[in-house]
Amino acid sequence: MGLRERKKQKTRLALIDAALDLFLARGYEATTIDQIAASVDVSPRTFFRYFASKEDVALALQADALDIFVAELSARPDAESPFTAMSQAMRAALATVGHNDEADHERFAKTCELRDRHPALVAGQARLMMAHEQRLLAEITRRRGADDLRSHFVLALFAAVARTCFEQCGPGEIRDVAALARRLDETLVVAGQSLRPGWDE
Amino acid sequence: MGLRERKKQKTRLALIDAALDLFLARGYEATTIDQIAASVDVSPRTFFRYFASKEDVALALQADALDIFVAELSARPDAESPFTAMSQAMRAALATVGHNDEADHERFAKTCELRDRHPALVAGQARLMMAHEQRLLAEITRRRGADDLRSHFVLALFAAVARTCFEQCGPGEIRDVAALARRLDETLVVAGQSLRPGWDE
DNA sequence: TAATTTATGTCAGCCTCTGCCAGATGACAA
DNA sequence: TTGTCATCTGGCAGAGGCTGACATAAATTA
Repeated sequence: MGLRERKKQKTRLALIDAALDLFLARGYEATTIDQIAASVDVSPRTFFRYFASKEDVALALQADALDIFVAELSARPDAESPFTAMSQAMRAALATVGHNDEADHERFAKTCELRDRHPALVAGQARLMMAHEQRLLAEITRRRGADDLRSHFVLALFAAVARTCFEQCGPGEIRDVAALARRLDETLVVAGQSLRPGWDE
Repeated sequence: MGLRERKKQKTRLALIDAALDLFLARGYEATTIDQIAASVDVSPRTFFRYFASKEDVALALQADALDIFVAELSARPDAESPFTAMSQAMRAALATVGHNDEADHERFAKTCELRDRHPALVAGQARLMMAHEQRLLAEITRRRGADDLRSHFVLALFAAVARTCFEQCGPGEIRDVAALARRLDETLVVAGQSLRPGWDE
C-alpha cells in the first residue's frame, strides 16, 4: 500500500474521530462541517470527498461493520438456512469489530453513544441497512430456492432482530462490543422461542 | 369550522397535490420548494409553515394514515394480543383510507408510486414509523403486562412486516389501497405460519 | 528528472431551512 | 358596523449542507 493510500486512510480516520468528538461534545446538529474540517486542518470541500454527508461520517463505522456482516454472510455454508446464516454472520461481524485495535473499538462505542443521544441517526442506521437490502434478499432467495413473499418476511424479521439489538439499549447500558454481542444472543433466544422450526426454509 | 381553518386545509391539500405532481413529473430531487410554492401562489416561507421539510410534504398522507392507525390501535379491545391488535388496527386504517373521497385516494396512490421511484423516501417512511414508536411500545407493554426485550421484539417485527407490505410492491403492481390491503393479508398469513401461537404474549 | 495521475484548496453558487418583523386577513365583541 | 385582537402571510437576511469547475500541489511511474 503506497503512501498516498496510507494518507487517505489517516485523513479518513482523523475526520471520523474529530466528528465523533465534536458531536458528543457540542451535539450533532450544533456541529458544522466547517468545524470538523478545521479541527483536522482540511478544507470543507475535502470533507465531502471522503463522506457524502454529515450523517455519513457519524455512521461510518456502522457502515464498515455492515460491510463485514455482508462479507461474512456469503462465507457461511450453503447448508445453513437463511436466518441461521445471517445470525451467525452477525455474530462473526461483531467478533471482528471487537477484536480490532483499541482505537477502532473506542470509535464504535462512541458511535453507539451518539446514536442513542440523537434519534435522527437511528433513521440513518435504518437507511444503511436498506442499502444492502437487495443483496441480502438475493442471498435469502438463493438459500431458500424460492423468490416469494416469505423471503421478504425472513429479511424483515432479521432486520427486526438487528434493530432490537442495536438501538434502545438502556440508559448508558451498552457501551462495548461484547455487551452488544450478548444482547444479540438474548434477542436470538427470544426469536427462537417465537418462531416455528423450519420457518425460514 | 371557520373560514380560516377551511382555508388552511385547502392550502395544505393544494401544496400536497402540487408537490406530488411535480415530484412525479420532474423527479423528487429536481423539484425545489420554490417551484412547489409558486405553483400554489404561496411564498416559500409559507410552505415551511405547513411542512417541516421537503420530505414531509411527500409523505404527508402516509403520516395521516399512520395517525389513523395509532388511533385505531387504542380502540382495539384489551383482550387482543399486541400483534393481533396492531394487525387489526392496520387493516382498519387501510380501510379508512380506502373509503375516503376519491381525491384522497388518488393522493395516496401517487405517494406510493413516488416512494417506489425514489428510495430516499423509504428511509423517510421508516422515520415516520419511528416517530410513533414510543407510543406503540407503551401499548405493547400494556397489553403484555411486561416491559422486557420481547416487547421490543414484537414492535420491531410488526414494523418490519409493515415495511414488507408497503414497499417493494412489484413494478407498478400495487397502486390502490385495496391491493395494499390484500398484500397485508398475505403477509400476515406468512407471519402466522412462521410464528408460534402466543409468541407475543 | 519528466510526465502522468490523483488529491487538495479555492471559489462561486444552489437549495433547504430558520428567525425576525411588518402588513394583511379572519375572529369576535361592543 | 366598527374596533380590537389573534393569527396567517410575505419578504428579507442569513446559516448551513452540498456540488461543480478549475488551478495547484503532491505522489506515482517511467
